[in-house]
Amino acid sequence: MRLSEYFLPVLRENPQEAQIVSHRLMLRAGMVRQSSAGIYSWLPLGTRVLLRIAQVVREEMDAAGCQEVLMPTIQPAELWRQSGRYDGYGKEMLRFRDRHDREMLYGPTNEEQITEIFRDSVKSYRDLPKNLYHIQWKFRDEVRPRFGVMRGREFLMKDGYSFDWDYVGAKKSYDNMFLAYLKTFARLGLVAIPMRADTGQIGGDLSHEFQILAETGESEVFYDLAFDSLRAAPHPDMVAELQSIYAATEEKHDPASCPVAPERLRRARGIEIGHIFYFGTKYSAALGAIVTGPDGEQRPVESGSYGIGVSRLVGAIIEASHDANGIIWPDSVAPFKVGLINLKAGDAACDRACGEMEAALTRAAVSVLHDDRDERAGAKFATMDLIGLPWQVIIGPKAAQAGRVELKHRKTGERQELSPEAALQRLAG
RNA sequence: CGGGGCGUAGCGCAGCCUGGUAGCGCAUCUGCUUUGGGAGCAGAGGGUCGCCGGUUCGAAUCCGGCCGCCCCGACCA
Repeated sequence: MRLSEYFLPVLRENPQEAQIVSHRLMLRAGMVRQSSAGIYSWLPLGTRVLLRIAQVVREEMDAAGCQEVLMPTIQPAELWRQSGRYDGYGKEMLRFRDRHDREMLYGPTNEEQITEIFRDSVKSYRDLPKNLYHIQWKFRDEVRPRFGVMRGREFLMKDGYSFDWDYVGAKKSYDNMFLAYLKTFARLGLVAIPMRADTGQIGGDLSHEFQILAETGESEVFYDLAFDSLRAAPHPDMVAELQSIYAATEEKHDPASCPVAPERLRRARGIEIGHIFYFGTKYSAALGAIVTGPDGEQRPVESGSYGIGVSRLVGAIIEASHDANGIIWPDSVAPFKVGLINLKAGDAACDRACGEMEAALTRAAVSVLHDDRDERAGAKFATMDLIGLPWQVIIGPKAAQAGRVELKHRKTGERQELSPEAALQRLAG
């Protein structure tokens, strides 16, 4: 992709509406534009990141045995009356009527919807377990949206739902998701701490929030310092171990009964990027999702729900990975892997070397954004650092003449000069 | 929802106190020069001063109402 043709409206200065670093950088890097409070349009660069994050989530869900579906954003109020949540949810739920005067709502979550689908088609324990998820836009009419896409009203969320015959199966599903979440966040380059959490509107009695630590985090969190050395690759054995180490959000943390010695207790701020719940038969009983067991007994299925804030992750990753010059994308979600900088557009040798490099990278299936604009070097460096692509290939007139290119790593700032072939080999790996 | 702040060109801001018909930087367009970390000079275009009403000969400026956005808190995932 050539930057001269790409829609990338970067801002040199911080818009005053944006206060925290991820919000500023997303606006400056031309990733999003605000439509109204807590509602955003995603521009090409932002969309690429959003979709890449969604793809990582999707791959890990599929690997964990879940199946993707796609449920509507708009739901009938009637469904929520059946679960008893229609009145309980309050003003956070966006409600309206269609032309037939039927009460509708823009879904803030989908427990009712998935349970209805499930109950209409599954009648036997033999069809269990099942775990269905979708990645869909949600709307919660927050009193006070803030922090850019991290606390928007409209947001993209992966929400999954498990169905089991009994508690033993449900807990197994829960732990399976627990592990899948550890893997997902690790792939996104994040260290997420699972914490005991409140079950809120969803209800239920077993719940973990996955939090990443950041000064701009919304909630205060407390945890055993054992989590500070948490770096090992996720493994099934870690589930029980991590669930046994103390970590809790402020609602769940009680200094009086906290089992962790004061000198081991860490206190920080966290951004919630995932939340899993076991809630048993809360919705299956209310909505009549009943299956018949091996002994002929009929019981409501045991369920849990599992959310990951996909659009929130875009901001959260930036909070966790940036410097004074801009964003530093982890490879797994970077909108392009390589930023190719032509330092002197119009110079025959430069143009040719850059054209060949772009073509070679594309052939090798390495995504590349080629800055072919007639701009000064400084502006190009600044833009490339701002948008945070992991690698920069820099080609100036002298290097082009000599058949050399410069390779710069955005994260470390390390540069080296090498042949185009050698650079290609490094980037294609 | 309580408290606070802000709305003036695409972005960042000044002007408002003390009314006289709008200005600066960046960005944009043209030309020349420049060319490895957001260039220089010269010129040009671009604004219902958030909206409605009031006061006044005259309102960006004073008064009233409304709307929007941001921050702190409460709330929430």
